[in-house]
Amino acid sequence: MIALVDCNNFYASCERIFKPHLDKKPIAVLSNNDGCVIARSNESKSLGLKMGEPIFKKRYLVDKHNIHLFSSNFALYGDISKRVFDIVGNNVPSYEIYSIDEAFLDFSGIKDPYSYALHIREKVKRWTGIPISIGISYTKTLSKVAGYIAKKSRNGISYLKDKNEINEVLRSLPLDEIWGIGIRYAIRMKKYGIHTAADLLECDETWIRKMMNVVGLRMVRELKCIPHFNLNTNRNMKKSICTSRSFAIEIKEYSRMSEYISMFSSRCSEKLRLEKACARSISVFMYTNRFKPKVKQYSGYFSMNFHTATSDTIIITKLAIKCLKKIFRSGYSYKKAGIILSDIIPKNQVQLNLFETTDRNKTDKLMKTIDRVNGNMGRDILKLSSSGINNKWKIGKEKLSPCYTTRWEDILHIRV
DNA sequence: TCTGGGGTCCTAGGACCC
DNA sequence: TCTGGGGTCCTAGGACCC
Repeated sequence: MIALVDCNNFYASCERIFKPHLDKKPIAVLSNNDGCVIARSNESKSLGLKMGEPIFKKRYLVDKHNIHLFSSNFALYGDISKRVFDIVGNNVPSYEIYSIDEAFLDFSGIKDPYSYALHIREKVKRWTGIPISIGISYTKTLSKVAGYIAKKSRNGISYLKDKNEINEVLRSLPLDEIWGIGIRYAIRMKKYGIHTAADLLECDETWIRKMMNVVGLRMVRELKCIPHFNLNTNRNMKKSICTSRSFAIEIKEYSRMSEYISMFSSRCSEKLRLEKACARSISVFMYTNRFKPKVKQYSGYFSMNFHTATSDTIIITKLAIKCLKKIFRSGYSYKKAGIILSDIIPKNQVQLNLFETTDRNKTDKLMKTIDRVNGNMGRDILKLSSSGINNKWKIGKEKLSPCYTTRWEDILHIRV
């Protein structure tokens, strides 16, 4: 048996922990630049606020119902997530953290899965304030189905064990609620008269494979209780690491863009070092605002390889700037840019180059020092001058909540 | 006026090899 | 008049997830 733990309205719930007076009030969390809705409380959902919707289109709704808006505070959400899964993990033999708000638990050998899930749910709520729902069934895909049912249930738990019960659930499960069926597949399938999960199970497997390739086929078989996706309990090394941003104010000049690319490189290299890994290849991309079809559009993308896999900010930044020079065209207004590090390997498996001229031990120490100083004293206390001297990230976060759990100055004060 | 960020996997097709 | 068979590697693009 596999259990799926899913934090309800996660980002919204995180904000609510520290603002209990917003209980039962509609709230929503916005993406960077306070652009799109990326999380909603149940109250906001029932008011018709959609996921991913640009908030400026819904101003009237926000004003009319006094929806409380928050800028995204990932330091807070990341920390709360860790606390939730520490608790959850302590209650099962093994588990896989699937995303910031979801984990699959190994529930094999648990005598009464339903009561046990209830117990975990109450503990998490009491210790962190985060409401979770838990779906339990035979495969990962079915546990996602159970999770969907759990969210609608009274006590947040669903245990799908009986085959007849599963079939009944699948008969009323809309296609696009299935894990692995997105908007494209759903539209394509509906053309063939397939509207529910049960419809899908009646299709010929060769046909399924042709339509949705092998991943889709595995998913369908999982719905038939045949496991194909194992619990992945050891955290794999990332295969690519990306740092990208949309700009609140579009960028025209090369000099500004190169400062941003340099900043992205620093941030991305830090993430890479945190993974204890090195990258062999880097890509830089940038594009104009696709929502303004009347202005000249352009998008550029360019990749290069390092002589030797590296996590050195200086080397990475230099190559990023080289890539940038290949794709930058003046005369355009750029809305978004970013860098991707890929071909990632563990640091201790780097194949050294016979003609290496840099002293890796020395630069290693330098990077460690930079990371330690910035870790203790604040981001970008030490940085490359190529990322600009007076630059603040031009990212709108007007409604940012404090980092209650990760920054000393932001800890709540209580007067007794 | 205003539209996010960060990932994964698979496949077809081109280029190449003998 | 007639033009094989078997393989690898890489990349772009398409799908998905949260």
